[in-house]
Amino acid sequence: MQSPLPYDKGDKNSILTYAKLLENRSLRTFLSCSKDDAMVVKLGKGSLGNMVEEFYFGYRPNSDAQAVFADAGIELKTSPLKRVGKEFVSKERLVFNIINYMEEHKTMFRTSSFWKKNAELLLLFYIHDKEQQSLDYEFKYVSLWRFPETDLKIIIDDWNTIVRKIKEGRAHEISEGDTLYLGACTKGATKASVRQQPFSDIPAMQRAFSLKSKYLNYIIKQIASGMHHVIDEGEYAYLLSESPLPRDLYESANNLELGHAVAAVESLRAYKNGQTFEELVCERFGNYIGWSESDLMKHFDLKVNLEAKNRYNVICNRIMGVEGKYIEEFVKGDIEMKTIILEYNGSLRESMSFQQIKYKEIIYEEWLSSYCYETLTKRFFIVVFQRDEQRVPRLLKVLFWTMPHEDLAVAERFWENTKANILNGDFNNFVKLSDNMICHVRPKARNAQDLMETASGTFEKKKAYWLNNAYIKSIIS
DNA sequence: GCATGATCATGC
DNA sequence: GCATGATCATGC
Repeated sequence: MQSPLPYDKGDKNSILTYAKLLENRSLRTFLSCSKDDAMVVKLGKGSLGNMVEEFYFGYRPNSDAQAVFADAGIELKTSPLKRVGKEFVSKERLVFNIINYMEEHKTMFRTSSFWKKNAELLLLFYIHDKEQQSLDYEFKYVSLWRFPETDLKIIIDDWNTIVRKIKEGRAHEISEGDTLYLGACTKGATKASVRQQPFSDIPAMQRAFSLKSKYLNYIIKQIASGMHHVIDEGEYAYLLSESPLPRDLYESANNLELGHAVAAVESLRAYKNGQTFEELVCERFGNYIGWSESDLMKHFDLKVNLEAKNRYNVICNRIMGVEGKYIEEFVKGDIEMKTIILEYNGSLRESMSFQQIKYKEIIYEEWLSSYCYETLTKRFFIVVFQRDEQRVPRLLKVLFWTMPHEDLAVAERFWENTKANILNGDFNNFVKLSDNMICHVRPKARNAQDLMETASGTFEKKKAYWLNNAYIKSIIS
């Protein structure tokens, strides 16, 4: 015999009102048990999401294809925050349902497993603290969330990108870097978690739909500011319907209300029918092929020090029509923008550097959650300049790029080797450029006296991951 | 103060 | 000429 729920599970407002009571509290506040209760101690180690469903909302956690509050069309999601300075940012990506490669390709976006379940979310952001049991985590933000139309446009493109790979029999080659906001993240304890795919015999790594951490930061900011745009119920309804779109998404930008970045609205207005965000970006840059840095600066009336290392970022932002510091979609999609300069003869002098290797951290990392993997599986936006006869760099081309599956396997071997060396205390025999392993390890510091502590307490020169110039050359040609 | 994106310098 | 080591300007 179940006691009646303290809310109406078919009524969105009732659910939200009840959920809001969690704000600034922990789940334990609502449980009548002591901290040392054996059962609670055990539970405290479990998934907070499951406990919220079971103990707070009175649901048995399940793995149905339906949303948690199916009658109200709301999916419940809990997600951790971490403190960075004064503000809170997302600790990790938000993971949705596992992608059933055998089924997902049979539908269109609006009837997909992802959209049916996750069109409207009830988000519970809590403050993660590894010192505490999860029952004691404080909920910081509780809010309903619908995707703004500008973002939805990109999410639909993302979903199509993922499904296209399934249809091409390349589910095993899917990478988080393929997409901007909606990712297909690995799901499973190890690389051995694989599934069948419909158009190839190659087992594909199990993956789930997910929102990238950087996109969550945007959601968090919107919610925290109290400004977040909730799309009108009627507007959203057509997206939920199973019939074909009654009107073109791309024309709806004029209906947007406050709470949206102006830049995003402007970009959406600029979409031509059927164009993806990336095609739009490439088209915008296409207008400036052959221009030199100074041409571009003059044209946009930019006063940037030619020595400034961020000058390319400033220029690229202006080409995208963004006055501010960043391109919103690049931030939300966690796109890694890199500039390279080819010599007059087309050769590429420099390799591309990444973060310094954190000697104390890498030894505890696993490949799939390592910095190296996270970075190399990003979507890259590469801006290519080439020097002319006078050695003046001129914009040659731009491209979006994701590291191919087979190259990622090489990078993994490189990383394992690097990790093993550091574990062994050997800091002098890393993979070199001449080893031709796509990546190499090389110094990156203020000077040779700039050292970093290792796990064993010694100090070593700071070194970083680098992508080989020859490899980059092959990417862009 | 220091990581980052990027480029310079040297020695084989 | 290229691989490797070293370092710079900037922003957070």
